Amino acid sequence: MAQKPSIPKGTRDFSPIEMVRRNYIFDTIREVYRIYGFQPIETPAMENLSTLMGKYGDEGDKLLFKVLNSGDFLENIGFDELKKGNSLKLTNRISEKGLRYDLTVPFARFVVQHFGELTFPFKRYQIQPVWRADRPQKGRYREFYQCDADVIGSDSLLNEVDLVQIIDDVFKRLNVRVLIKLNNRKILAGIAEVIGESDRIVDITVAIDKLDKIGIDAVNEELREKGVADAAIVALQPILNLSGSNEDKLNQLLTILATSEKGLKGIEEIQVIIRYLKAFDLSTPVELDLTLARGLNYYTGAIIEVKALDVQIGSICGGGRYDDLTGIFGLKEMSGVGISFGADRIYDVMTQLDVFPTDRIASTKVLFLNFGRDEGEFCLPLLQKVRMSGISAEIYPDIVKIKKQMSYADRKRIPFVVIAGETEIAAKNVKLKDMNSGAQFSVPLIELVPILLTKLEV
RNA sequence: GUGAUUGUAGCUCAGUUGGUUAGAGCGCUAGAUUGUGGAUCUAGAGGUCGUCGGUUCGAGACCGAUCUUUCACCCCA
Repeated sequence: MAQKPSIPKGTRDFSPIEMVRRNYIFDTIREVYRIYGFQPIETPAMENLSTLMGKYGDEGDKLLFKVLNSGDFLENIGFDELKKGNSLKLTNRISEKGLRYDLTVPFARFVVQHFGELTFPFKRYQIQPVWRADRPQKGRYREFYQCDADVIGSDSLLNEVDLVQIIDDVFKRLNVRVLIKLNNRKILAGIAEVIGESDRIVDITVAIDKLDKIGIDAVNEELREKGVADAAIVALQPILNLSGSNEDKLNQLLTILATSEKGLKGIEEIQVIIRYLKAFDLSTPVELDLTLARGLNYYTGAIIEVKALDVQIGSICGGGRYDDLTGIFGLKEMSGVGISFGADRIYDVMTQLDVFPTDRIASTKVLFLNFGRDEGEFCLPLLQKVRMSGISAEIYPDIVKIKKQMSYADRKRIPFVVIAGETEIAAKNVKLKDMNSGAQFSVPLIELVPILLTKLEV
C-alpha cells in the first residue's frame, strides 16, 4: 500500500453517524436561538490579521493560524532579512490573513462594517468552525465549532436573563444536566479594589479561577508568586470562603464591598438577574460563583459559564457582557452580551452519557433489490412514488447477488426491503420484507406507498 | 510554549535477552446456501512493523531525529 494519507494535528473526520449526532446538536441550538429572536449570519473563515491580532492577548496571538500570502510571498524579502530570522517581523511581510480564532471578534468587525444596515439592538447567532494552533488534548481540538448568540446595542439585563433561559432550554432539549455559574466582572474588580490590589485584577482572577481545581493553598501560593501582598491575600480569604445560598453570598458581599462603588454595581446587576430568573421555571440550577473569571480580554459585566454535572470536562458553554468590543474597530458606546456553546464538548458529554436519540440513525427507510436490468427498470416508477411520499428510498445500483444486497440493507439498518423479481412482476405485485421481524408478504403495487406510510408511522 | 506518552493487518492488540518466512481475535472477500441479511462451518486476501537515518554479521525490538496519538501544565470551547 502507498503511504497512508493523514490529516493535520488536532483535526478530525466525521463519519455519517457522527454527523447525524452533531447536526442534532446544531439543529437544537439553532432552533432555540431562532425561538428567542436571533438571526443567523456567517463570516469568512479568514480574516485580515489586523482584525485578529491583539484581541486575544499575547497567548492568543501565538495561537492564531496565519495564512501565507499567495503568489511569490518572498518576492520583496531580501536574503539578509531572511538570514536575520526575525520571524515576528517577517510574518507581517509574508502573511496578512489568518483563520478566525473565535466568532465574537469577527462579529464585532461585522457590526462596525455593516452598522448602517443593522437594526439595533441587533441579535445574531452564528454557528461556524474556529481554529486555534493549540496543543490538542482532552476536549480540545485545533478545529472546532462554536455556536454563538449575541445581543449588541442594549444595556438591559433582560438580555442576560434571555441567555440564561436559552442555556436552560438547550440543555433541557439535549437531555444533559448542567450547572449555570454566574459572576460579574465588576464584583471581581470590587474585590481587587477592597483588598488594595486593583492593578493585579488579572492575576488575582486567574488564580482564584483555579480554586476548584487546585485548592485554596495552591491558589494562595500562586497569588504570592504573582506578587500580591500578603495582607491582600489574607483579606481575600473570607471572600473565597463565602458559602450558602446565592442570597446569603450576596448579602455578605454587600458588607465586604461596601466601599467599592463598582463592586456594589456588580452585586446589584446579579441581584436583578436572579430576581428576573425567579419568574421562570428553570430546570437548571443557577449558582453565584465568585471564583468564576473566564478569559478577561473583553468581558466587563456579567460572566456566565456552564458545566456538565455528570461528566468531567471543561466548560461546555460560556459568555458574558462586554461594554466596548466594537471600540477597537472605532465604534464606541456599543454594549453587547453573548454566549457560546462548545458543540464538540457537548458532543463528547452526550456520547459519554449515551443520550443521543437512536431513531435518527437510519437514513434510508426502503431498499429496492435489483434483480436485473428489466426488474430494476420495473422498480423505478415505484421508487419514485415512494420518494414522492417523503420516504427516503434507494435501489441497489448494481446487479449483484441478492445475499449481498440483503446484507447491505442489514448493515445500513434499512427497515424495509422491496423484492420485485420475475414472479412478482408476473403477479403484478411486490414482496415487502420487514428486516426487523424477517417477515415478508405480497403487496399490490398500488398499496405499497400507503402500507409503507402506516408501517413507518409507528 | 513546557513536561510526559503512543505508533505492528481495516479495527483491538500479542511479538521472549536483537536471530530463519511477523501472529491472534474481530472485520473483509468467496463458498457451503443456482431469489433472501443478522447464526455456524470452510477457504482466502490483506503488513517496506509511522517516516528518515544510525549501531550490528543480523533490528519490529537498541540509539537519534522527525511526524503522529494521548495526557498534564499554560491557556481555553
